[in-house]
Amino acid sequence: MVLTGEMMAPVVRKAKAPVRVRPAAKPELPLGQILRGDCIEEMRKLPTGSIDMIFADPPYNLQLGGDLFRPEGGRVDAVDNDWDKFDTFAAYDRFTREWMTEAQRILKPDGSMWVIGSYHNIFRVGATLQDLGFWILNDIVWRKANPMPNFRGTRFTNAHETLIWASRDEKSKYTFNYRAMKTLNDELQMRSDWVIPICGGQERLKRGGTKAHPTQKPEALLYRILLACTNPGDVVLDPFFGTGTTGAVAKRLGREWIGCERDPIYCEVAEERIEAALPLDESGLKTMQSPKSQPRVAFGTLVETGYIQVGAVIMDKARKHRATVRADGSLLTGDHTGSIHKVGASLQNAPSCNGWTYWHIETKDGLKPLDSLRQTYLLATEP
Amino acid sequence: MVLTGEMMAPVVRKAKAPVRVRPAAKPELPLGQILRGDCIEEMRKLPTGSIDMIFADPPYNLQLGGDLFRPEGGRVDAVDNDWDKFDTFAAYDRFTREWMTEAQRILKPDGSMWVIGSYHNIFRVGATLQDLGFWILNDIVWRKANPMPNFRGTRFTNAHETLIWASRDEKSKYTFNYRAMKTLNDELQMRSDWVIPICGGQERLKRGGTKAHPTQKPEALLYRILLACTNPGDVVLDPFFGTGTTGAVAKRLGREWIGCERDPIYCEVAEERIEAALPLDESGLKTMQSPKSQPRVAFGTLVETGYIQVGAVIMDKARKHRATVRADGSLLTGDHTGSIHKVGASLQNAPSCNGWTYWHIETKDGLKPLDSLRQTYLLATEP
DNA sequence: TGCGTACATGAATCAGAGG
DNA sequence: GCCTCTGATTCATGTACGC
Repeated sequence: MVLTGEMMAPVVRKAKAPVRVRPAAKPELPLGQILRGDCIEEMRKLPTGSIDMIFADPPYNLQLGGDLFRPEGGRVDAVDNDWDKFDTFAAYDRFTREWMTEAQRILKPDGSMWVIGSYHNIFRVGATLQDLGFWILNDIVWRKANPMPNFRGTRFTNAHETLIWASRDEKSKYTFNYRAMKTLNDELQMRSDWVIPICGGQERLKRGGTKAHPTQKPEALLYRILLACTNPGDVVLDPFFGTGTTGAVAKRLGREWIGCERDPIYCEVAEERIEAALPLDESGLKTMQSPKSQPRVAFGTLVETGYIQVGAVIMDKARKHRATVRADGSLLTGDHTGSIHKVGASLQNAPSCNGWTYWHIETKDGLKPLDSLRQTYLLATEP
Repeated sequence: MVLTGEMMAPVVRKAKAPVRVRPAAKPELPLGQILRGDCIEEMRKLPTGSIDMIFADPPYNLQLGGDLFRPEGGRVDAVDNDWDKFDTFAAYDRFTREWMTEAQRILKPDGSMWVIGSYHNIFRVGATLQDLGFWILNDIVWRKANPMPNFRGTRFTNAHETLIWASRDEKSKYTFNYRAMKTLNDELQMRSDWVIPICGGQERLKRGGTKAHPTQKPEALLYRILLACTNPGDVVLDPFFGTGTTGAVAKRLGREWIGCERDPIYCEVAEERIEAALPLDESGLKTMQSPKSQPRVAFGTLVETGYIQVGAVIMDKARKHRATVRADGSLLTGDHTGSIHKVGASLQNAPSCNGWTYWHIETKDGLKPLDSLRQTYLLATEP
């Protein structure tokens, strides 16, 4: 907004810095590294409460690598399907519980975790999350813009995968960049169903002419997740790093990353890829902020600094109610006195009221909400 | 890493032929009746292997906190019914296991079951299904065309619910009317994500001026399910009948139905409703067939997918105003930040602006409006 | 009757700082 | 931990009502 002469205030006071300080170096964390080994063992080496966000794309090798999840020495008769199934699910649950327990330990109290899966494993993943005390915040549907058709025509085309977003526990004050998501979605709230193309074309990593990894995730998916749930400088860990999509996007978005990966080929591919990824410069990384994260400005400050005059008359949008501004930033009407919020609520007979948007002031360009005065003040006082 | 359905199903099973002889009368079954009582007890009275399909809409176990108010002051009428309250996840699991065990018993060997839920319960539901030996065929996402927003801006808008379709066991030759689904979807394979509006308007049943049931499902949802997975004359059971959407649609589609419901008011409403239900006429059919979603593309999507770079400079046609693209799809100029539409409007001092046509990007063929980029994106990602 | 505006509402795990 | 206060926050429909 543009300042008019009479709105320009004589005294400019500096507001509290809105940007959170970039965390100091974390020498105890292997930032920007791929930990080559089993993720459970590798996570055990990381300090408790040190990770801001985890993105996990766990394997589900029930048929191909069944031995991975079976108890020691268990050779299962293929005929005994019931036992096989039960045993396999139980083993998968144990595996899930193990890596998630470590993940929960290394997460900061306000950290959150994303897990992606399909109907083969996502229900077990979700139930285990809940059993461990993670608090589910959303399930997100990645709706594939161009899925593989069902060639045999025996089922519905499997056109989506499911992601679960959960905070470390019910009390966590998780990060959610609401305003950035709303902006990203053309000024509509971002929904729980995301339409994103599958990974292909130039983005799809090849090795010897064939795809380097069977389930490489699109960078657009990680982009949205990291933008939504982390801040620049945050530490993101991916226990099933694969070809390093998480690392590449984290680097691009100015987030720190750590990966775990057992397969040396994947590690090699990932390292080359992340090496080539270019970080965005800082101005591009700035995103739209919610007022929540902006420095608070008291109405009284605007009075003190002359942005609004003592004795000024303010009114609601319909000009039905009027109030006079007093020296301490309280309002006076016929029947009520109090803060801009209190008086607004009383007049409307409402449980609460945001006085910043309820009250307006007359200008030569018409009525303007107090909030626009506040924005003017913020713009003038920010570094 | 996730396996595809084919990889998970080593045994190739043929789906049941879509045409089937209408079964003889089933005098032992209480067809067209609502069994008034607890569904577990009522199902125990039904013969083993007698039901073709089950649709279940069990309690979600929402675990809501205090009141939630809308921004304009109204209070959200939440689901606070006793039937949705469970003490612990374990209690919910026991309940789930109990009703599903009976459901599995009364299903025919080639029968299948649908269960609907949200992230609060669906993971437990899915895991229990698998534990009991049900074989998951698809998870289906009901993408709500008009969900309730997230009023507090704390999470992603919860815009979908999940349905699981599972056969009684791995060997079941389940019914899937592939052709009917493809026809319903304009000659494209029916996908696993369905766009259907929530139940409202005339369809929403009222009792004494207010909604008769807090969670009435849209008939369009049941229509698609019954059309896909049953044949005329099949017996459909709904253990959580509520206001009888399943019965009403079954009647319209010439399927037999049985319901279980404890609440006498719901029973009464359902009976009246089904009594009034008529065989589907062509016009009614038409309105329910809109499976395709609008291809709406947000500017942020182009940023995420790399169609436009973060840091790119865009300008109006006259090259008078320039702006830089940031990571969340917002624009940055000297004086303004915001969406392409908002910044465009501010610069022109206009109440609104179509950013897609206002902003241009420099290419080797000269300036091109953002809208042409959007068209390129749509061409590349549309089926 | 028709149009434009105002209002109601839907399965919701919906705040955070300061005293 | 509890209580108080500030103040942030909504999309798509359908219906009702006024002109």
